[in-house]
Amino acid sequence: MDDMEKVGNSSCNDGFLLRMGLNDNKAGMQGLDKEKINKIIMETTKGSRFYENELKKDQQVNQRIEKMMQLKEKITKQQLLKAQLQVDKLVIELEQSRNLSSTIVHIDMDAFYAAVEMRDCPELKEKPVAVGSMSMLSTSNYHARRFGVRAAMPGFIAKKLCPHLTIVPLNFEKYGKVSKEVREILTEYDPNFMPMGLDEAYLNITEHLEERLRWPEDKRRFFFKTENKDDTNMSAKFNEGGYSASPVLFEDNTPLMDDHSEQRDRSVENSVIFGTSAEEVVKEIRFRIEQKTQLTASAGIAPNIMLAKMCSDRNKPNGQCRIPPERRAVLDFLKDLPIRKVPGIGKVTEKMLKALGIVTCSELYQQRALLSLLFSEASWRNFLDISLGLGSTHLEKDGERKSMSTERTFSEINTAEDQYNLCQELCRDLAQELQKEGLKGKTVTLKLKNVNFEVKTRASTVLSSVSTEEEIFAVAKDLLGTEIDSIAPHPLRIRLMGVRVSGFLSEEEKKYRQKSITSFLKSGKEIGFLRLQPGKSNQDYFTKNSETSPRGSFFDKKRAARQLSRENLSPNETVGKQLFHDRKSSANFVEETKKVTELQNSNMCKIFTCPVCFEEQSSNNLEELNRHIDECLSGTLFKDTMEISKNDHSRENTLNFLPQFKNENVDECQKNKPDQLAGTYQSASISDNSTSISTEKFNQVISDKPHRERQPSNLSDIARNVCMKQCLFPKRISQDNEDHFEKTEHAEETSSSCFFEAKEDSVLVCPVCNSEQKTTSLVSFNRHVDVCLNKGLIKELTEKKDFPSRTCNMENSNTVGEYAH
DNA sequence: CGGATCGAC
DNA sequence: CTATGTCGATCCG
Repeated sequence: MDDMEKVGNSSCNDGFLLRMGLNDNKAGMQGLDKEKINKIIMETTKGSRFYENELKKDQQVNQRIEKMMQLKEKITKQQLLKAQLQVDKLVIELEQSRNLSSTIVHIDMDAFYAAVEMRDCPELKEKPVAVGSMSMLSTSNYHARRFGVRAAMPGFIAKKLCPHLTIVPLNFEKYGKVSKEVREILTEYDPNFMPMGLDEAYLNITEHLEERLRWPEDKRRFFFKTENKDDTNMSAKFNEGGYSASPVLFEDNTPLMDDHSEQRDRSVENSVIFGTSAEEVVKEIRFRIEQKTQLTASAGIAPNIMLAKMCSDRNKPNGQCRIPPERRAVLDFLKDLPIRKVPGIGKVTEKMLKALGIVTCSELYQQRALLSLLFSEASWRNFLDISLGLGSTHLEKDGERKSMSTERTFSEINTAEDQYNLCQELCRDLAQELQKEGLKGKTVTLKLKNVNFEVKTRASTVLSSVSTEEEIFAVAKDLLGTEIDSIAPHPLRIRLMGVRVSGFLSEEEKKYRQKSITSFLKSGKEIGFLRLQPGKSNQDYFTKNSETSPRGSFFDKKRAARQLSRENLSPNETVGKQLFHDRKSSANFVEETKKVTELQNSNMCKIFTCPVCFEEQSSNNLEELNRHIDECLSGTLFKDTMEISKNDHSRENTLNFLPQFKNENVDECQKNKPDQLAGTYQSASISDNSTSISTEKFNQVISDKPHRERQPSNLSDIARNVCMKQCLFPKRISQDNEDHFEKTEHAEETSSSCFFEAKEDSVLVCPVCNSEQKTTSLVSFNRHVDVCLNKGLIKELTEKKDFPSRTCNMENSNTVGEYAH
C-alpha cells in the first residue's frame, strides 16, 4: 500500500505517538502541525488500557535492547575482527552472485480504498476521507493525512484530529472488483505476476521487455477513454498535462513521454504510443490502470523485488521510479535510505538497530561485523542482503497454505458460557473455510486477548487431522477450558478470541497418505502392522510414561479439577459445563485404551497391506517389512532419476516407517486427548515419514497439478479471496510523503567497513587475495582488504576510526517521556 | 511442539 | 463508548 509509509523518524525515538503516524507536516494550508496532532492523540489515548499495554510492550523492547547492548559490551576487538573477515568473505560471495538481469516491477495503488470511495462518490472529493470504522481505519486520503489521520488509527481518534473527517465503511467487494480490473491489465505483462493483497503486485517484466522489442508500434498504442466527444484532440491535451481525468499522473517527474522520445511525435489523436523501455512499460501500465479504473498507481522498477518495492515508495503518489540494473545505482539508492523503508524492517528492528547507531542502509553495511555477532544468522544475513541491495530476482510461487484462522474482536465477554459459545462459532466458521479448500490440520491454536490487550495463544496438536466444527471445537474447548481454569475463580475477561488450524498435510503427503491410509483402514489386520516388532512389544511404547501418570488419569484429573472449580462458580457455569464438557471422554478413553492393549497383546496379525503397492505382505520381522516398503517406494516413486534427499524430514535416505513411529508418535498418543486417540494411531503411524524426498522433486514427478493458484480463476474466487482473506489493512505506521522529498545530504562519506584501532604489529592474511599483509594498524589492513575485496564495492574509502558517531543514548529512548510530551 | 513476537497488507 | 484480521517467519525454551 502506498499510504502506509513506515515511520522512520530519525529525530526522535519511536514510541506510541510516532506509531500513530505523526510526522512533520509542512502542508500549512489546512491540517494540523505535528505538535497539535501529538497532543490530541495523547489526550484521547492517555490512561486507556490500550495505552498501558503499549507502554508495557515498549518496555519489553527496551529490555531487549538493553540485553543486546550488554552483549555488545562484551565483544572484544579480536572477535569483531574475526567476524569482519568472515562476513566480508561472505560479502564477496554475495557480490559475485549479484544478479541484475531481471526487471521487477512493483505496482502500488495510491490510497486504494479511499481512492475507490472517492471515485464512486464525488461528494467526497476535496474532503478528508478515511475508510474503516470508528474503531479502526484502513486507510485515509491525502487530505485527511494532513490532519494526522492515518491507516491503523481508530476512527474516534481520527475524528478528534479532524472533526470534518468522513469515515466510509469498508466495502471489500468493491475493492475486489477494482483489483480484478487492475490485475487483468497486469497479467498481460506478466502472467505469473504476484498480487500482494488488493492494491499491490509484483511483476517480472523481463520477458515482456524482450518480446516488446519485436512488437509493431500499434501494439504499444493506447487510446484515451473519451466521454467527451468535443475533446477531439486528447493527446495534445494529454501531452500538455491537461488531461482532465488524469490530473496528477503526468504532472509528476515521470512524464509519459520523454522529451527525447521519438514516439512523442507519432502519437495521434486520442491515442498514445509507449516506448519499449522498462519505464515506458510501467508508464503504459499506469496509464491503462488509470484509464480503466480512474485510479492512480505508483510503481518501482528495479533488478529485484526488495528494491522494486522500496522504489515504488519513492515517488508516490502517482509516480514511478527506477533503479537501473547497475551495482553502482543500487548502492547509491541505498546509501541514505533509512532502514525502516526496507520491507521486513519494522518498528522493533528499527529501534534496536538505532540503538546501535544504525539508521541508514549504509550504516547497516558498516556495522555488518557487529551485527553478525549480535543477531541470529538469519537476521544478520538478511541485514547484509539489504545493505548490499540483494533480493529475490524472480517471483516465487506461493507455497501451500500453512494455516487458516479466524478471530473476532468484541466488547468484553466474561462468562464461560458465552466464551464457549463464541469459540464454537469460530470453529464453525473456520471449519467451513477449511472445507472449502479441503484442508485438514493437526494443530489447533486458541488465541485470546484480554481486556488489557494482553494476547495469549494456546495450541494443541492432535494425531489425526481435524477439519469439522466438532473436531476443531473438541480441541479448542479444552484449550479454552484450561485457560478459564487457570485464572479461576476470576473470570476470563476477553475482548478477542481466535481459532487457528495449522499443520496441514502437504500436497505430497496428502497423495501418498490417502493411498496408504485407505489401505491401512481397509480392515483390522493393518493394526497388526504395529505389532510386528520383534523383541519388544509395543506396550513398552504405549506405556512409556505410565509410571508417573497411569494412562487416563492425567486427563481424568484435569477434567475433574476443572469441573470442580466450575461447580464453585455461578449457576450459569454448570450449564456451560454440561454443554461443553464431554463427560464420556474419560470413559471413552478407558475403552480405547483397552482396545489398544488388546491389540498389542494379541498376536494374530502378521499380514499387512503395503501402503505403496497395496499387496498383502506377510512378515515376521521389522527389517524385512521396512525393506519391502523402501523398495516399493523407491520403485514407484523415484525411478531412476529421482534422488532421495538427504536432509529432508527423515534422518535417513530410506523411508523407514516403524522406527519413527516408535520414537515419536507414541509420545503423541500419550499427550493426546482420549477422545481423539481412538482410531488415530493407525494413520499416525505413517505420518511424518511419508516422504523423505525433497518436496521440490516430488512435485516435479508426482504432482499432476501445480501449486495453489495465485490468481483466482474466476470472479467468485476473487470475491471470496478478496473479501474474506486478503483484506488489506494498512501498515500501522506511516510517514508523510513529504519526507521523501526532503533529501538531506550527508556530509560525511560512508566507508565500506568499520575500522579498529590496533596497537599490535601483526601479519595478517588477506581473506581475499590470500597474501600476507604486514600491518601496523588494522586501519591499513582493513583498507587493503576493502580494496582487494571488490574493486570498488564502495566507491571511496574514507577512514573511520570508530563506530559511527551516532550512538545510542538509552536515556533518550524512554517511552513514557514521549507519550507525556 | 508451543508460545511469543515481528512484520506485511 | 471506541485500538483490526490473517498469514508467514523466526526465535527461544
